[in-house]
Amino acid sequence: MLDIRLVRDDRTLVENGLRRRGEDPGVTDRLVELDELVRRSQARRDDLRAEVNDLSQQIGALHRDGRGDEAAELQRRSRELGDEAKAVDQDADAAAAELRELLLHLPNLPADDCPDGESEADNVVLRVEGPDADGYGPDQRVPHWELGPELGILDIERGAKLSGSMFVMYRGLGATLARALTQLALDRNADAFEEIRPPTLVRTETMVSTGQLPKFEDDAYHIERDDLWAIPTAEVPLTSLARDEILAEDELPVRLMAHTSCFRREAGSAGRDTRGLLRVHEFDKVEILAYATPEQAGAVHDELLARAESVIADLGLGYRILDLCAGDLGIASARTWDIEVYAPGADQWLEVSSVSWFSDYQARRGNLRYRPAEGKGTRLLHTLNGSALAVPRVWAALVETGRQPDGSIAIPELLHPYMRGHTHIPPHS
RNA sequence: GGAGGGUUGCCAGAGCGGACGAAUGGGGCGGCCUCGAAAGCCGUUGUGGCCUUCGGGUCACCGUGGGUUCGAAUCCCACACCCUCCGCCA
Repeated sequence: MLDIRLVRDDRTLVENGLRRRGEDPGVTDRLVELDELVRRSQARRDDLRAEVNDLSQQIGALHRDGRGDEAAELQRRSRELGDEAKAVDQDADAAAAELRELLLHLPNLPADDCPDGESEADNVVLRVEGPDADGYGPDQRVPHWELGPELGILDIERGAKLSGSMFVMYRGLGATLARALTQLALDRNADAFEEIRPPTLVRTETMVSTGQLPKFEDDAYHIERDDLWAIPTAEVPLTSLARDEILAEDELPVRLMAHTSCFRREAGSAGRDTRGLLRVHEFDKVEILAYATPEQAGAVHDELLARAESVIADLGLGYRILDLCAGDLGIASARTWDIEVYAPGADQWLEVSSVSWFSDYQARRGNLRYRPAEGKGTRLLHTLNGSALAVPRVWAALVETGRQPDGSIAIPELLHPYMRGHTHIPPHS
């Protein structure tokens, strides 16, 4: 959420930011108007309440002096003022609610160094690592949705039978590989990140803090009977850990990681790049996340990217790093770097990690603060996060990339300890 | 799912209609004392909004949301969460 005071004090800055994102900067008119209305009504209400408080104290004093019968006139005036205050308060509440609703739908402002651009096509490729798209042999050109079922490691049909399309089932060494990937990601970040195993079903407020609600309600699974939401990413519970809390500066940055299932309805995306594991409703992911001071945020952002990137590199996959343009940023993000792996069989670049800096946008929504070591008061935290490893797409790229001339799949060495000694997935017999 | 008890400041805990933003104790911070420390003594110690001539003023917050009242931490209603017991259960 943007700071309404920023809109008030530096409207041009806000409008320029919104324009860069392709949002209508015209909303600031209404924001400023509502802000003034809210403050005017609240000031009036507070004045009235001050008078009521004063009169009530006078009445109290009269009662103590045993002159309670002289209080009638004061009570009448106080009641009048109280009624008026109540009416004014309703106006203030209505305006404040509308203001908040508008602010909740408004995205974060892009960072100054976030590249300009309108859409995905304008994202900047920072670098490409490993073989490029032409550097793969014919054995590696079989898409995972073909070789997975063939090798008995991916059961798309059974997944659909159980839960519908875009739900998949891994089996045998395919399931082991999925588990190995999450273990690997957790273990290699355990040097600095506290491992969390959070709930995957959360309250509405929890989804609001990170930005999934209210704007993207259709993208999430909602359990109506209990009014709980299935998390689309561990970012949701991990960010909300510190909701309404005040951390000490000397404990920052706080680094957390979690392996969870992630649930996404993917409304509207049916039929489009949804084959196999390209896009699924439920998947496993290890998320790394940090709370930082504004001063620390830049270095932490670099660190998260380095960590997310190094797993992919060490797995021997070809990948590239994108700097998302302002128009392609997620609602809460000020700057995002994407890691995309190349899947030679599917012949596609697949987004496997989005490493984002949210400035104080999420912190303001969820009231995440810290107490500076120097000076007084509190400041909003900065939040950052990225996928350390998202299973399905990495799994797909690995299987396609690792395919050998005999049809077996070579498992990268660093996964061997997690694969009960298997170095290959045997070929179809 | 059923019955009962609870939720107050950093912590413990009092307050149950008016002088309560909140006793008291502990903790923290500053000071006195000391070579230094302990003990003791003194002072101080929440968050947020709005206004400000930057001195301050004012409002709100005692789980959350409503209500009663001139006035609510205190009374009423609903909900959430926690604890205990019963039931059920990995």
